[in-house]
Amino acid sequence: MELNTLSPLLPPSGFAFPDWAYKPESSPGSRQIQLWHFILELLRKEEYHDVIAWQGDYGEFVIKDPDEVARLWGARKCKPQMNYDKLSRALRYYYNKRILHKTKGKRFTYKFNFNKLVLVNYPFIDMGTGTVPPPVPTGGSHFRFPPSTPSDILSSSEELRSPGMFSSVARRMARGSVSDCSDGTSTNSELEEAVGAEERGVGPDRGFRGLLPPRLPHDSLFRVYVHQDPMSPFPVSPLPGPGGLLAPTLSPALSMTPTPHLAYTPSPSMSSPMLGSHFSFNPEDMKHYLQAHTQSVYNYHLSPRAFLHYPNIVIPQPHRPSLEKSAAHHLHGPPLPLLHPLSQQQGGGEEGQQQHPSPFKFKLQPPPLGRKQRDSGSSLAASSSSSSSQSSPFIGSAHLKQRRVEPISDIESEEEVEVTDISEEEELNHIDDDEGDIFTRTAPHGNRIRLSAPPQTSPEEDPDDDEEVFKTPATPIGSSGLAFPLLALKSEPGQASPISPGGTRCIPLKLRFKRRWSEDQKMEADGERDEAEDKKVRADGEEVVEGKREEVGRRGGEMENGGGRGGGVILGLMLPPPPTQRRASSELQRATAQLSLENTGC
DNA sequence: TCCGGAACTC
DNA sequence: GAGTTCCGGA
Repeated sequence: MELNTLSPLLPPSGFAFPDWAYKPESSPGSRQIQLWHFILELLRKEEYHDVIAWQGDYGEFVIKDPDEVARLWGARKCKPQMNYDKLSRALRYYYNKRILHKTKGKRFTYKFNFNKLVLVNYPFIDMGTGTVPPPVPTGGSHFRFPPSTPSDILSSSEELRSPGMFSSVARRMARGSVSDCSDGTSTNSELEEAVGAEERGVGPDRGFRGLLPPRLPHDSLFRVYVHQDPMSPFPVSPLPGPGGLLAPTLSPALSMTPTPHLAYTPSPSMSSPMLGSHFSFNPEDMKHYLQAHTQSVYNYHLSPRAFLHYPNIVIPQPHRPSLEKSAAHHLHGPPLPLLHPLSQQQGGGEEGQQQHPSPFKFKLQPPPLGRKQRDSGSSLAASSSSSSSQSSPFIGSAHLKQRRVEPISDIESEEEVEVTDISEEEELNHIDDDEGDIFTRTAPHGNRIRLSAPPQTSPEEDPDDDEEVFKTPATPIGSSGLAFPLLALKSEPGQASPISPGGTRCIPLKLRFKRRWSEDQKMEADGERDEAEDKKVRADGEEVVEGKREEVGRRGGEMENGGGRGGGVILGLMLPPPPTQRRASSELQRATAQLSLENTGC
């Protein structure tokens, strides 16, 4: 993996893209080159720099000769009637996908949103992870922060050359067929030839162009490499970080969490604090930066995998006593690897044994290490491994019933391990819990019902994104009319095999409840706010946020008063609320379930 | 110049 | 699904 090799073909203001970004055939889901691929192709070719070129901000490019670009595009697609009007329509089509957006006030100037661009085309990188969808409008809802491994924190050029820049899986998935439209005038062959030549010449290890965004020095002393998830096809984030430098946009939290240290906008664009005028690469700034990021990780429930590793810099931890231990563990140098949950599971929960890399190419992640595991071992491993192996979409078992294991984060994992099982007939013989968040009960029909709390989804998450992530049981549980596990739990606590009490540390219920609510509300509010920004109706958005807050607060109040809106009927028994309401209700239910469990456990 | 809806093709 | 084509509107 060579992350910072500069290519002569790259624009001075170059950007780091993985190979696939330039490869016209690497557009899964499409048999033809996609426009954004083509744009990138043009952008990386010097001969087209008078036609289209990078400009200004990170990811921003200007079409200097719209007609020529349109002509090239038309030639590429065998559409001689192509013109800029049509081309721009296609570009506008990317707005909705958030692959691209217009730079306002600048003619023919657009800006890539690589974050979404990656995710749109590689949604599989999110599969099986279910990491808390970051409340970011730029596709962060898909992308997750890969955990680091020792080799992921790279600080030397040697280390940058670890093999497998893009796994064969990724490549296979990334490649489609190339449209054959060569009429001799097409730019197709030319561009692809160049691409192919580079591909052949450098090999699979070179996934990123060693490009640096504007205002980033090539020889930056400090490189913060994105943690790699062994599950991810990307050894490093495919996001166009500067030659593997951490692309701050990768952190949705960061991009949304203003800090006094960093000047950046919460825009869904590629706006980057790294590129901000206030940022430099001196250790002090990096410390601030990372601290801000760390805070953001906390603020947004992001996995500690999102923590940035920065050698030899100790990040002051946000004051959050319950997390300090693990945070320090992750952040203090020399950076200790954050381990993949799989490894954690296989290691039996012993941190000292977590170095084993996962042998699996694709496998749903079992829940991250929870307190219980840390304390008492690997009981969860058995259940999670069995469930995850069965539920892996890549395994394709007939057993698979839309169940996804959703490790949220280590923060969340202390309280939540998301396992949603909507299978009625599936037997779950061994389901242990992590602080009672996964538990089973025996329903009246004898099936074992796995109960779980819904994931923390962000309102910002694309509706189609979370659609499949969490589903309540398809049918009511048993004859008691229990429409929601919580009710079953509440009404039949004796039948449940709820919490394995051993090792469960009790946090004051009220405290947990409060904390959960405040965090949830913050997430929701932030998500709404960004959505509002995205829609460019800031003012209205704020109103919505406020409205939401009020609503949530109101519901929270009702909850705390021990009832729902159904005249004291426990939530879930009532008619299904509208989607947004349902989500909030789910939160309430989860919280309530948790409280119940904790009451039982404590 | 830009936007986005709608119908349409591949 | 990913544009393409057309078009009315800002």
